[in-house]
Amino acid sequence: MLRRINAAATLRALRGAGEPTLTELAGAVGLSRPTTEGALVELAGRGLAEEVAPQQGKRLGRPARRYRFRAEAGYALGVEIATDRTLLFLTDLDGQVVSAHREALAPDAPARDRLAAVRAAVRACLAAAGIGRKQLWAVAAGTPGVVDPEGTIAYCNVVPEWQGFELGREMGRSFNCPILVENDANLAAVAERWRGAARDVDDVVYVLAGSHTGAGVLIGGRLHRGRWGAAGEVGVLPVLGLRDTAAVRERTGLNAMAARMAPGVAAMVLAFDPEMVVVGGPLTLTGGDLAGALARHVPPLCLSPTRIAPSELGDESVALGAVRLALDRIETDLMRVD
Amino acid sequence: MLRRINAAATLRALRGAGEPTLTELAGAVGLSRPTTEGALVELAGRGLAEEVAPQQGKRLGRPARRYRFRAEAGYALGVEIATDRTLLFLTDLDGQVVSAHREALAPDAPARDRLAAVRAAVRACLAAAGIGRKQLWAVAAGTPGVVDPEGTIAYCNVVPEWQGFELGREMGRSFNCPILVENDANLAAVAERWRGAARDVDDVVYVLAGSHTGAGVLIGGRLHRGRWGAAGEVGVLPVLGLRDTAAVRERTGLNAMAARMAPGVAAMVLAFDPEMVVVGGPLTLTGGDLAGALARHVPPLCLSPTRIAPSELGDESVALGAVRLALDRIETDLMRVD
DNA sequence: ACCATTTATGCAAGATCCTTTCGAAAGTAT
DNA sequence: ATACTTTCGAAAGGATCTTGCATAAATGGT
Repeated sequence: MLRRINAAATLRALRGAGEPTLTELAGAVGLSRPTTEGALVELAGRGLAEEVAPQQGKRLGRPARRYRFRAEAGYALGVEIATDRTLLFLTDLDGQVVSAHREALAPDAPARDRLAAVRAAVRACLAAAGIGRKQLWAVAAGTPGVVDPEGTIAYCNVVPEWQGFELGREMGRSFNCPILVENDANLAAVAERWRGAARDVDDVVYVLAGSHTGAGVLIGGRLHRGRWGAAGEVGVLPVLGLRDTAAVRERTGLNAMAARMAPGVAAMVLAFDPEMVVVGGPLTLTGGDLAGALARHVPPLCLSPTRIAPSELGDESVALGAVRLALDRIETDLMRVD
Repeated sequence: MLRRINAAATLRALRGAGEPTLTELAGAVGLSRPTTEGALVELAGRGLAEEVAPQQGKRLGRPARRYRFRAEAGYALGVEIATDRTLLFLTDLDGQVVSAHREALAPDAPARDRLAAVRAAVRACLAAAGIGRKQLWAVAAGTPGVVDPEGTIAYCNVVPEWQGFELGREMGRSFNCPILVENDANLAAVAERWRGAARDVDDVVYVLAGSHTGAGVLIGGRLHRGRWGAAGEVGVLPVLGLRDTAAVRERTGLNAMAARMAPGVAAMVLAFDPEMVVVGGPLTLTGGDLAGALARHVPPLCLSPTRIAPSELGDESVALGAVRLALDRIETDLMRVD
């Protein structure tokens, strides 16, 4: 049982370093060399670590054995199921994308047909990379609407067919690994923190500007879902100006829309007091600087100097966030010691 | 180092049980009896555990030695510094109140004078219980206004004298233990979860109805302060009806005030999606069922079936929350194993 | 080409800590 | 008073981590 702790600590250090020497690794973990070696043997047995050829360095002394994390030991799949299309990313354990797939989806098709299209896309994505289902260690899916803890779409106004659909359960039948289902704005927030505009920021609100405007929230670096998975839906209050945002834009233009949205965004900023707000979603993809406009209209309504910045991941943020969610699940499973 | 883990695990089990037998304790921790005994010796050396007389039970066999957690090994002090009065609770490590103290405060006095009055109250509270400063393991203070992470009052509109005061640093000079400073609504939320209306609820919004209305937020059982300590201040937005609540009540009555407040409370419910909302603060102490009125006006504006209930701790919630915060700090310090 | 130097390896001895085991002790029931 | 039950205390045994040291494999100078 102490071995487990050591193995987990060694794994963590191994992932942090590139291709460390055994001695380097032992120093980083804080254990003795023989103990670290024992942990590495165990990790190698689980396929997570591997010895690599010594570097051809000009350094003095006997060449050190080097080890590396086997990122190809398993794969994570992230799926965005948007209104009118699906986007998939397949990555290794280091988050390196090995395959991507994009496919159109009929918004008004029955839920079963939409699911069938997603399943076909998954097959294509796996086949393109030559990865089998058994190599998948976790799958996450993002979708509009309120997702309850069991992965059922509790509420969804943009895709009426979708409401009440047991997405988590249905997708679970295709895979033999953990399946996670999450709201799209939540995943976008996760993605922007991972490799987008909110890198290294722990408290983030992601504003997803679409036909209606929702939000995803990260607190202390962790997703905040709320008791019923409905966190961030201040847009439900008509006075806050987050409803029918797309329609408003067509009539009045971007700046007026931003002014109308400002109270809604400010309400979230005041409620959460995040370090930054990331603005993304369909309405930001068709040109115009919505983040800049909000950066003018929102701060006067707030107390704290919250930064407001545009998304850096565009229409890939939800699928990337799904990948990150799956990877997080894999990592907690790997690091667990009971 | 494994000993530390064992000692921490044993301490946790000892606190959970009442006066357990050595065998019971070993079973609960999952360690062998000799190991558990060794951990207990270490805990006894630190003053945290103690052997007690065997029970006079009619049970068969040799009487078992019993141990108990020494709650009197240290004490926690919680201080509410409200606008016009200060309230202190001194408790042992189990949270049992051993001394309480209440004293009036001049709202318009200079900050230094207010601090001096608090210091005098602390002296009186400690003297009444016969506890020395060295026995204090943590102190927490609650105050209106936005408190920054260093314990400075960043913003406070109800006590203008207070703004900019380095409360944490000033109080630190009186004590030789960790000092925590926190917003009053945040502490009230903590208290209601500890021994009030939100027992065992992990996601709570506490609405503090006063001259203005603020809120404290618990997410996953932990306090959510926000990046600048200003979380929960949606009342800043005029459209949400949380400003000048006390004045509105005088003019229009409780029910109309509740109707006016409803959008503000709903905004927080929609933002956080908490399991329940606890309603407290000065406006709830003078009669009238504000929580009931809000329970009629807020849910129609929301998505989730969030419960709305009145505070059970009345005007003691802030000071009790301060005690709980101090105890939490003590516990994390005790359980830390590096 | 050979030897000193440097650095890492691999094995063995030593130390620590946890668990198992077993006889003795201290009560209750008959 | 004797039998039974349960716990205690100490000693033996096992697992794992650390330390220490001789050996191996490279570089660099003579």
